[in-house]
Amino acid sequence: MITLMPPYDPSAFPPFAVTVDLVVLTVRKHALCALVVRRGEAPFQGKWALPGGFVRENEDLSTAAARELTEETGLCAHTPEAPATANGAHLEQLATYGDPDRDPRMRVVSVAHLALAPDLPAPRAGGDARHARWSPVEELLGTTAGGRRTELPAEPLAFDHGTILGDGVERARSKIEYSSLATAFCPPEFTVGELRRVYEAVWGVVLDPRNFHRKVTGTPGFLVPTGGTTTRQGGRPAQLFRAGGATLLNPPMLRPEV
Amino acid sequence: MITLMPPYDPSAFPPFAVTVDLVVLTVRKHALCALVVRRGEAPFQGKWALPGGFVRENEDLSTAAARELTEETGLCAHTPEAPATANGAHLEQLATYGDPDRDPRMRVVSVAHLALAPDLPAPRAGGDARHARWSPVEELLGTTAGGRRTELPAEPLAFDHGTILGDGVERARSKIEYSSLATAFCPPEFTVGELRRVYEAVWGVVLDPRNFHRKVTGTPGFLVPTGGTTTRQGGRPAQLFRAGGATLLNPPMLRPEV
DNA sequence: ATCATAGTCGTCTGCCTGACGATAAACAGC
DNA sequence: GCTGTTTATCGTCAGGCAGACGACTATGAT
Repeated sequence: MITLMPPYDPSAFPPFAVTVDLVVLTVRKHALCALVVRRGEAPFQGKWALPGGFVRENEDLSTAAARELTEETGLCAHTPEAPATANGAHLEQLATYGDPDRDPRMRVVSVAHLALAPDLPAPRAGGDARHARWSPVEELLGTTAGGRRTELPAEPLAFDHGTILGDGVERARSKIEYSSLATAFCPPEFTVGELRRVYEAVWGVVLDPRNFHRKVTGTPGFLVPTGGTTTRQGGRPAQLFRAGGATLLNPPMLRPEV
Repeated sequence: MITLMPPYDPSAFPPFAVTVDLVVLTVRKHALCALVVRRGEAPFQGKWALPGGFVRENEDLSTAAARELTEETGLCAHTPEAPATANGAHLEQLATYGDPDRDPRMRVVSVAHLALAPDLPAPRAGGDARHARWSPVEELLGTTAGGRRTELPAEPLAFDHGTILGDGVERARSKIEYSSLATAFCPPEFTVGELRRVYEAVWGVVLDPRNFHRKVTGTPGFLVPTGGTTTRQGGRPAQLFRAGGATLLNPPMLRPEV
């Protein structure tokens, strides 16, 4: 049976613009960094902001986020549906921000997404390095590496993007505890030491290499050895691993207190 | 300095309707139940759906969710900002669903919220019990109590609300592991046994009363004794507790395997 | 050759958990 | 009043895991 179905009365609800904003995180030089772009127009002209853009007609939210990610970084998104590709990043929905006053121009609801990527050569936003860069999240948020607030950030992000970035960083910090997501910050093949440095950078702590090694190699499905070794970190050659199939770590990695 | 700021060009982006949908969960008769309402109009006329509605002009997303919650249940929302009130429920944002085809009438983006409430007298949606009711989530989702899929649900929910409900239930199941959120299912004063039955209902498992008692009373800040006792469950009188200030449980409650 | 750097394997101790025995305090029925 | 049933609460014990840390290995730099 086909039911006659009138479209919504446009006067029955206020119109919204819907955007996706991206919190793209990576680990560079032992620090957790986020991708920010320089705004070219008002409001907040000249300020740094999170990359993002409008959701298109006939485009899903995750599709829009993946498109923006590719446009800004050249990365392909790893979604739970799509298998891992070469130059890929983890992408998941973070939260939605819809304060009526968050954009002074009109009512904009932004569906923020979180992307975790391995260290990349250099950001490209139209190829202009002045318009996009990786910044340590401590600088952007005005926090210590552990996440505790110190002072206000020197250069606050545009709009409510500081809040969004903070939520994304907090999600990443907690999620690597109980999932294998930290491998998303690593290249396809990596060593236990490189993975440990990811945890140390994201959490802002120092971990015992011996206990860490025991933990990650002893968790079934977390890491699979590739057979190769590398000395790119100096010192004794280390075994190379790939991320195993396991996504949930049970029992979880424990973040040291204080 | 005041910068001239043109409004967005309305032709630059497609118009969206933004709604909030609610996954309201409670524990009744040893089963995890969700609030569903009967749809009065096409599409999906006569089907059960999650409560929800349009976000109003000048209304924040969390405000809209709290308003819908009060309209449907009479509950007040406990947000991290607002302190606990008498007839309150926990409310948090769940996720946002924006598939272009999720509503056949037009492009609708729905910001789903999750509410956890103690057992209530009876739902009221305009006072008509035929239009709102509590249904066990196993029936709505076609799963066993543990969460494993069995068969398709007898009466699938409208739109993508089955997906949203499943995500909300999964969020609740995992969140009571590492937070004190299970107390949101309990009245202001409750016993250890009542709290244990919440965990058993949400997880669909049977827990050892002695180990559970040791765990929850031994976690600092989880429970504070009120001094009173009750025998409303029968048997030996049990101590009454209130939820303590702690929100994160460290170490977490462990959900039994299999 | 020596040192510095990183990786890997073991040991020990303390804490937490799961399994489960035992006791306590109410109520129902005889 | 006595007995059985129900629920709450306290204890005990063994196994597993994490933190602290010693010891050894394999590379490159000086």
